Amino acid sequence: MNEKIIVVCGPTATGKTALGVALAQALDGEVVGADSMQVYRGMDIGTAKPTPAEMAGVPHHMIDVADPEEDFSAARYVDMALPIVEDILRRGKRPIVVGGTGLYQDNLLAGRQFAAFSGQRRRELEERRRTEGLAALYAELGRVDPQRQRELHPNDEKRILRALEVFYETGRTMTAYHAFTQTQPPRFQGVRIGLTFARREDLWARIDARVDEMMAAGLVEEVKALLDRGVPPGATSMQAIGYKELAAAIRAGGDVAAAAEEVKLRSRQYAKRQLSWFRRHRDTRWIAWEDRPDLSAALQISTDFLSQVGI
RNA sequence: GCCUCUGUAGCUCAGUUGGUAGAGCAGCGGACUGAAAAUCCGCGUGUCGUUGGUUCAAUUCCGACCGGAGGCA
Repeated sequence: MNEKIIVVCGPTATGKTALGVALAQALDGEVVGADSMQVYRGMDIGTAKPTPAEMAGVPHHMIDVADPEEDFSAARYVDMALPIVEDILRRGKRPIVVGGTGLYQDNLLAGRQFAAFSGQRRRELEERRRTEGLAALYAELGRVDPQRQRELHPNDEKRILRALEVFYETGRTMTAYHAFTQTQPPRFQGVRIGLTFARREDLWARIDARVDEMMAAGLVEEVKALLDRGVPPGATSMQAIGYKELAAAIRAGGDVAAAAEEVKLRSRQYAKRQLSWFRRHRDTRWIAWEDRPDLSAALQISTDFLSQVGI
């Protein structure tokens, strides 16, 4: 066990999709998406979801597996994707994990499930956060799980609530849960190939150009279609960059072109966060574009690297 | 041409009764164990338009010049 799994990672708009397909073709593989927004049906243009032509006959998994009204999550991702990866291996094919969502990738490779609860407790905690304030909940966490409290900043609302939720649902602390998962050996060994640009301004230019392309391809119509079918503003899918900004502009009857500029800004900031995440894996084989992505060069570098590590 | 206002961080601006300056946004870095395209944290990056003068000391006061805005002609 503990097979090596190829992962193509990197910030947005660096060519992950194309390299994933090329590797799958070269290695008799199938692509397993690791993207928190490409899972939603009907969100194609703004998530840069691979088109049938771009897939080029290579099977793709974990794309279009949820409706935009549903709340997808890292937990559901691992639950669905882990059996898919194991099935691909069983069939003698090579799974290639491709995407920009580091949390999904890492937990898939670890084979780590998340504790899943009803949501009732979460709603109670959110209500208490409104009435009692976050500081009170932070203090409460200090009594229940002091280790976890020390790890979290007093403003880190999501994680404070989550830590309390885990404790009240299970009677065990998040600290204990972490300690347990760390004793579990990783399910797979990740072999990571990272795509990026050598210069930050080139990455920005690529992002800007792609947002322009999305607008030209009809992103506004795609967002309108989601609004028309009643996807609520609070849905997880509507947190997606490109969708939340345009939806707000459309609802306000406002300036869609200005919203597109906002999308470019948020995408650049997102790319920086992705880099911050992916840089944690020090054994990643990075390919840094000097100017524009070069697929054939990337494929050559990747296959050389993979043969070095025994793939 | 004259008059008034104005020039401080990448942008929008505050400020120093003379002791070389700080906010927001942008940017950079980091974190991340059911929302992760989410969320959270840290960091000021500067010929204070230029050039003379006054002064122990000028971004600050005075002059000239350059740029911008407005007004009168």
